[in-house]
Formats: sequence, structure tokens, C-alpha cells
Amino acid sequence: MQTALLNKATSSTLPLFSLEVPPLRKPAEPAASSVGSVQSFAKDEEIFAEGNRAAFVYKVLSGVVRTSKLLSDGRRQIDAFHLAGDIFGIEAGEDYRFSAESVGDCIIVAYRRSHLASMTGSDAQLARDITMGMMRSLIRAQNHMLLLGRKSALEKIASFLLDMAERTADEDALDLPMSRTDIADHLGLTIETVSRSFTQLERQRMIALPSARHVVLSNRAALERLNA
Amino acid sequence: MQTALLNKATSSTLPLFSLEVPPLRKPAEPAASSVGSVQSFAKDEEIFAEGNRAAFVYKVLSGVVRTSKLLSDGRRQIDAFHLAGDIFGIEAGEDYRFSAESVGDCIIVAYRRSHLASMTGSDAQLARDITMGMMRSLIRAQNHMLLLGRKSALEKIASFLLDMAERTADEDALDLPMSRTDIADHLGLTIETVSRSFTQLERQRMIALPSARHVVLSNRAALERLNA
DNA sequence: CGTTCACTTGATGCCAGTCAACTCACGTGG
DNA sequence: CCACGTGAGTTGACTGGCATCAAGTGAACG
Repeated sequence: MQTALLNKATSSTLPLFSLEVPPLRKPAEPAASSVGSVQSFAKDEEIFAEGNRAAFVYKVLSGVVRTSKLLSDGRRQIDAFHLAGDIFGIEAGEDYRFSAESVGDCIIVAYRRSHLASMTGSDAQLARDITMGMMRSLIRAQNHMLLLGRKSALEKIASFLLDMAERTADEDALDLPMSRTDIADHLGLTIETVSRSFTQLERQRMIALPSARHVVLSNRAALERLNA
Repeated sequence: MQTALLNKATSSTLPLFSLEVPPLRKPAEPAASSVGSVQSFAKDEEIFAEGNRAAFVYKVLSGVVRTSKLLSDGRRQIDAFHLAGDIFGIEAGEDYRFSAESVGDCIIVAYRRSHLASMTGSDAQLARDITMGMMRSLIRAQNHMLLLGRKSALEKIASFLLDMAERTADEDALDLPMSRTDIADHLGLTIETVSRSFTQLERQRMIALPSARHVVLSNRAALERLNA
């Protein structure tokens, strides 16, 4: 892991409880406010672990981060994948309630949480960004609970692909940065079922799989029908 | 549904990003700041529907509220049950992304969201309460995703009972305010599986069921072992 | 005293998990 | 350059947990 410093970068301006959620993707501009520590991680490095003291709030600059929880018998649930621009590591208590790891190489900014407690004036912008980040996390969590609790394997994969496509530049083709294992743990499935579902969608001409990690959405309408 | 007005009530004081989450249960003191509209609902009344304009943020004064989402084929997922003191209906966008109904008779306060946009000074307290409410929702959502994605039926019921017990006055006996259907939709199960799991826990002497809605946790250690 | 609704219990089936073998891409060293 | 090892992904056979379908129980209420 490498570290650097980042000062006084910019951010879009959002009212605290604005009615409109901004575009929210693509603008992966550096950071929000004064003094964030920029760090880079290689594949599968730990950013923080469940139970660690939650001293920082993070923002992804590039790459992908997964946050996950473990059951004592090793079963894992990935809460979310965080792409460029996403904020993660927001905690109410003093410890992290999940762990975070890089999925591939990635660069992130860390904001010391103690700085947030006394924010006013220009720094308030960061607080607003973080509030928005929290709201987005909550929205994603609520949608994800519906997926986990009530969708079939095929529906889960379809939702996941549509979601990932929406969050990346190209709407109809995407490179999955994460492994089948990560996808399985995100969707509450096993890697075998993930694999079988991909194959099935391919056979039904809804997607094409030029390689395992490259997906083309060849029939978006059909996928959206699966999505509910 | 009945409505009344509530002015200038009090609330506990919390720093915006304090390290400590306060007791958070039991103190179901009226409300937070100036002008909330107090409303009462009978069993199974709609408080708001998915897609409604999100004009208010709500706080439960007494009773229980469920928030849920529907798939087009009718499958339902209950995001959460909200007990006295809980805040619900926080939205980033302009519409509610889930619907809310009373589980039994209940009383709630509604805060007009437009008032929150321009809050300063004394009103800032309400914003902090709402931020805390959002953080708690997020924590609950993250825990619930692990439950939905990775726990067995028996583990789900055990977790649910321990969670409900923790949130109510008596730690070892509880009256469930919601139906088996509601529990099933919360845990991603069917009512039959919920019922069978209750019976199985009873046969294994972990709980006693003097009646369907009254549960005694007779072997809390065993339940916690199931919880992971 | 019968109807109703919530809940329980039983029989059966299916979707996804488990266990296991196989393919393929990639990297490493002889 | 090729043999070999390794790890990710795929596929197949089988199993099992939970859903589905269906019937039964019991408390509340008119």
C-alpha cells in the first residue's frame, strides 16, 4: 500500500437534503475537502477489517473495493462493490462493522473521521457529500435486500449485470472486475450457480460471453423483464 | 388516521459524527424539533406507498411500522420493522422507494422534509437525529443483508428473535406485534417455514411458545450460537 | 355455535447447494 | 519451447432445504 497527500480538491455542490440525487456516476473527480490521504492498493489487499477502529471514511478514486461480513463458519456476504466516486466506511459506532478489500488495483482517499465532527463552513461540503454517500448506500442496501430475500438465481444475476452496466461507462458491454466468488458472495449464491446462470443467460441470447469477465448485454429488454 | 400538532418538543443531544451510538432504544420521547404533525393509524393502514412523493420524514412514537417493497409478481420484502423512537421514510430522491404501513395501532410524527433543507441553529438538532437515524438504518440493512444472503431458516428466526428481544423492554420474553406473514417477508421465507422453525426451536427447548405471538427465550445461549 | 382468520402440520417437488471432474489460461522452470 | 502446476471458471450428478400445495387446528367474534 502506498500513501500520498491531497489538499483542497473540489466537489460538486449539493444541498443537504436536496430533492434531486445528482448524476452520481462518472464524475469521479478527486475528492471533497481539505486533507485527504491518498492510498493505493494492489489486488486483494485489506483496507480495513471488521472490528478495526473506524478512524477514516474512504472514497474510491479508481478501481473497485468490496465491503463484506463473515459468519463464524466462514460464509461471507459482500455488502457492496464500490466503484470510482463511491464513499464507503461510514460508521455510526467506533468500529467498522464490515471489512474492506481491494478487488483489483485501486486508489482511494481516506478522510480522518475526527475531522468531520467539528466541520463548519467550507468543510461542511464534505459532510454533505458523506451524507449523500450514506443515502446512496442506504438505497443500494434496500434494493439489495429485495434481491437477496426474494429473487431467483437468474433474476439476481440479471439485476447484477444491469446494475453494473448502469454504473460503468458503456451501457451494453462491461468488464467485470471481480471474480465469480465475489459475485456469488454478493448475491447470496454459490460460484457454481453463478456460472450456470451466466451460461443459461448466454444460451437464451440475453448476454454474450466473449470471455469469462467480459459480458455483452445483447438483449437488455429481456434482462429487464427478469429484473421484475 | 387522525392528526394533531406537536411543537417544540425535546430530544437527546448528539454530535453529528459522534463516536458513540447512544442507548437508542427505550427513550421514546415525543419528537425532535419544531412543528411535527402527530398522526395515529389503525392496524394495516397505509402511511405512504412506494412511488409517492416523499414529502415527510417520520418518527414512530408508539406501535410498529413496517416498510416494504414489492416485485411485480407480488413477492414482498419487508425492509424493516420500526419500533418506538425509530425514524423512517428518509429518502435521497423525490419519491419513496418503499411503502410503509402500520402493523398494529400506532402513533407517529411527520416532519415536512422541505423544512430540513434550510435548517440551522436549533433546528440542526433534528438534522442530526435524522443523520443518526439514517446511520442506524444502514447498520440494520447491512446486518440484514448478511442474514438474507447467508443464513438458514433456523438461523434467520433465531437472529430475528434475538434482535426483537434486544429492541424491547424485556430481554427474555417478547410479544411479537407482527404476523407470521410479516416475519416471513422480513426474513425472505414463507409463513410455513417460519412456523416450522418456531416449532423446531420450541422442540429443541430454545424457546417456549405459550401462544403464537408470545415468545419466551428459554435458552438464549443456544439461540446466540445459532446466530453465528 | 358456526364462521373466519391466523397459524400449524403434512406430503411432495424443485431450485440451488454440494461434491467432483473437467477445461482453459497463464506462468514458471527445465 | 514445452511440460507442468495452479487457480479460475464450467459442467455434471446428486442431495437437501425450503417452497408449494393442501388439509387440519384453534382462538376470536358475531
